[in-house]
Amino acid sequence: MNQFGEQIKQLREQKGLLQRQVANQLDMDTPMLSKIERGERNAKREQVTMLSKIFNVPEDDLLSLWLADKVYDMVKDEDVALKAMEVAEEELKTKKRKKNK
Amino acid sequence: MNQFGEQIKQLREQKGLLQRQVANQLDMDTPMLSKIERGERNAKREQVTMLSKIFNVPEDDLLSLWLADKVYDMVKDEDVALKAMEVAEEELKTKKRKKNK
DNA sequence: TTATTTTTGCCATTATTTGACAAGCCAATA
DNA sequence: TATTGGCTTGTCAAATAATGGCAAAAATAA
Repeated sequence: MNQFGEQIKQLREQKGLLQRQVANQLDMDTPMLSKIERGERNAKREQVTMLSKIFNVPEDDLLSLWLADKVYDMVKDEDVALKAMEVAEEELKTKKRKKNK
Repeated sequence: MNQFGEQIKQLREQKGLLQRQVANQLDMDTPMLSKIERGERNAKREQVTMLSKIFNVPEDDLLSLWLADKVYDMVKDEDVALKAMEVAEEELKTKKRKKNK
């Protein structure tokens, strides 16, 4: 289970929709959506956008969870995970500053 | 350029080593090492370990930079990058807490 | 039970990564 | 200026990983 999957499953149930219905709108089959909900597969970037529209929630909210899961997956097995994330954040802030020069 | 590449290039020059010599120990050719130094290719996990031995520096230091670069690459194009990293950090701290139960 | 929904497992196809090589560039120096 | 040594660039085939789709099992509801 990951945060993104849990969230879209919850949203889907909240709206009383079946996997079949949501999967249809995303142009995929139910097994695929099932896997995404359980974090066995990753949604693609555009599918996150579509899901935010389907459920009528801010795209950034879903995007944050989706990205966070991918990051988490990448670092979870390393002892230096937290330190690495801090380094990455620093780099991010630095480059961002340049961008908005 | 990325942080890991810059660091190992600097270490290599500090020790007065040629790409050829370091590449040899890593069992790769110089073009490959050149690309890693310039951030065009990623080193593999085990190669980070070997580099820390070759240069006699703490493995965690290199690992942090190496991981941070990968994370940065993954998030750099998204507006929600920072928020996503915060979410991932939270998740990390939570799961870690469970691990050390 | 029967019907419906969700999950699991597998496989072919596609995309990405990797390692290797040849050739190019640049600086030092003979 | 010709040569040498170190580094970089570009390309490509092979290996590896990601993706999409289907069939069938499992779970849930009627």
